[in-house]
Amino acid sequence: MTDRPDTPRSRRERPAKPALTREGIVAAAVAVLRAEGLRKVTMRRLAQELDTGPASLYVYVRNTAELHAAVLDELLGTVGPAPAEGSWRERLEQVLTAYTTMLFEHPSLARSALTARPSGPNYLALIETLLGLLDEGGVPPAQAAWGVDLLLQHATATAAEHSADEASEEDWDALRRVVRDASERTHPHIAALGSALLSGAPHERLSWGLRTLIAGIEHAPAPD
Amino acid sequence: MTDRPDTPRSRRERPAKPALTREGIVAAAVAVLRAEGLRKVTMRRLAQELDTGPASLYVYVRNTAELHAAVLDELLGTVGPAPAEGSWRERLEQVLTAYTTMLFEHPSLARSALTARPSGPNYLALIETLLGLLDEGGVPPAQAAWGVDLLLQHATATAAEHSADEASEEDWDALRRVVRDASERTHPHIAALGSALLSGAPHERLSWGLRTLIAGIEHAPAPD
DNA sequence: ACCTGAACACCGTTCAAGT
DNA sequence: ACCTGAACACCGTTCAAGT
Repeated sequence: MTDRPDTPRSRRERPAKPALTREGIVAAAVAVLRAEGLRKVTMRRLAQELDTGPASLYVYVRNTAELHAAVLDELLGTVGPAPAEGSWRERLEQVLTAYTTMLFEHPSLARSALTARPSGPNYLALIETLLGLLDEGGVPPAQAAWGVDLLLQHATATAAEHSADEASEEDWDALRRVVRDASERTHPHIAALGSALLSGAPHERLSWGLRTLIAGIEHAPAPD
Repeated sequence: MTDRPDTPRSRRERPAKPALTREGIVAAAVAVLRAEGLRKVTMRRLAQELDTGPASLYVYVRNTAELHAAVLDELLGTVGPAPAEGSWRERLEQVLTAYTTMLFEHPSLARSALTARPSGPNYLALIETLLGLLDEGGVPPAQAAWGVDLLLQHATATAAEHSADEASEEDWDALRRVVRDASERTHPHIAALGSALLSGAPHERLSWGLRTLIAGIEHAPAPD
């Protein structure tokens, strides 16, 4: 019998090829997201990262969309709970701002969040927090239920819009040009507003949008 | 010298290969969208449709995103102007509902509209209409300018969410399950609301959302 | 049961070369 | 100038076959 010297060569080549698990896959996905963006979070790339073939991942993940949803829930864990200080309105705005700030760093993830409804534990915790704050503000349950969706939709869509795919900067330029050149005769309101239409930094827009939404929810008609 | 008999065979095989123009490309794109959805509106597929190679399209269209934006503006032409009857609020809701209804038929287009700011003539006309209605309702210009974006964002995001990629139906099921099973202890507000959280047909949600947004814009703080 | 090599059916975009 | 063949560098997903 030999003593146990080094582990065999093949097991040392890479830093301990981890067993394939759902958690391992999601962790690798988060790492790739942080390093290179969601565009690179592909089945093939992850397989490469985990030293296997793409087919193997399908044992743990139904498809790419589900993978992206899992990544989102993971990052949702970093958003944290509501702050202790301030009015319910302020705290509501702060939680949603924290959520959006996280998504601003990964706008492509926001885009996928708009379509792939997450259902992970962190998402659930976020909804619970938001409902609690609306309840504290005396918003009737029916309005609160739909209001939460409206608030999250705005936050998510705002982050998604800032998906700075180089190209989209040109879209903005084009829109600015076209607004600037709008004829007073055919587009009087646009001409009158001019650059006010496109003014405001993203976080100002977000903040205004959230406050406007909250005001709306307070004054909202009850759902039919 | 020969007389000119039939056009040569190669020019009759297909029904008059149209000259390559931007309009022709966009028209083909709309046709493919209608027949098979945005997923098939690819450079390669369009090239095939137009009897050329994909590289040729890049003379007229910068990239796939720009192509999709052009398709959107094209479809925006079918939305039509504001109705003549009703209060400004009702007409505003009707215009936005017509916009959303169009996008509901092409949810993937809605998704792309969220990121690729359109700047075509039909989009501009829509903004002008919306600004006109808000002005009619006495909404101050600064609120109206940002409000229009909020309204369009909600309409667009609502359509995008219903991107019924088969898979996303499973997402909804998962979310419903998780909400139903939410513990009263850890998630009291979710447990209390239960299925109310996910109730409502899409058009009810849209309508409530729009009315809530309009109410919010009327009560909104002025932008900072 | 879990895993995978190989294949199928695609993509966007660029570029050198042609007309 | 306009157009394009061919290539580069990728994708997601399935399935038969292996352990």
